[in-house]
Amino acid sequence: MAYWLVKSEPFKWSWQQQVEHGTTHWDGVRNYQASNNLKAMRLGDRAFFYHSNEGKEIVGIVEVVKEYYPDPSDESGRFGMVDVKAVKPMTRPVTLAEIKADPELQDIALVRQSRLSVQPVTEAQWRHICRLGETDPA
DNA sequence: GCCAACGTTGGC
DNA sequence: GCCAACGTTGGC
Repeated sequence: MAYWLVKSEPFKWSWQQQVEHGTTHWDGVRNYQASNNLKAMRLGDRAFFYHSNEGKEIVGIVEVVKEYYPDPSDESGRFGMVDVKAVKPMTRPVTLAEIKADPELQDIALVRQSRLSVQPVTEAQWRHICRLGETDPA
C-alpha cells in the first residue's frame, strides 16, 4: 500500500465536512504533478488530510475507495479525480511547524514542495507522523 | 496583505 | 522551443 497527503483549505472543504459526508470525490485538481499522483493512487491507499492556510496541520486520515477517473468539472478533459472516505481523525493534529522542526521529516514534500496539493508520503514518514499524532498508523 | 515559489499561457 | 508576463498557492 502507498501513502499520500492531500491538502484542502478548510473554508472550501474541511475535515469536518469530509467526516459528515463519508465518501466524496477528490475533484478540482488542475495541476499535472498533483494529477499524476492521483493517477498513481490504488484502492486501499491511505492519505493524510491536511488543512492549508487555516490550521496548517494534518487532521485526519482518508482511504482511496475509487481509483482515478475523469473529473466532470474539468471541461478540458485533462484532469481526473479519485474517491476518498474518512477513516479516522488524528488523535492529536500534527502541525506544519512540528513537521518543519523534525529532523526526520526534512525531505517530505510538504516542506520541500509546499504548493503541491497531492503529494506522496513514504512509509517511514507515515509512521513517524502517526507517532507524533498519537494515532495508530494502520 | 505581502511575497516567494512555481506553474501556465501565449507571442515570437 | 524560448521566455516574459501573468496567475495561483500558501506560509508568514
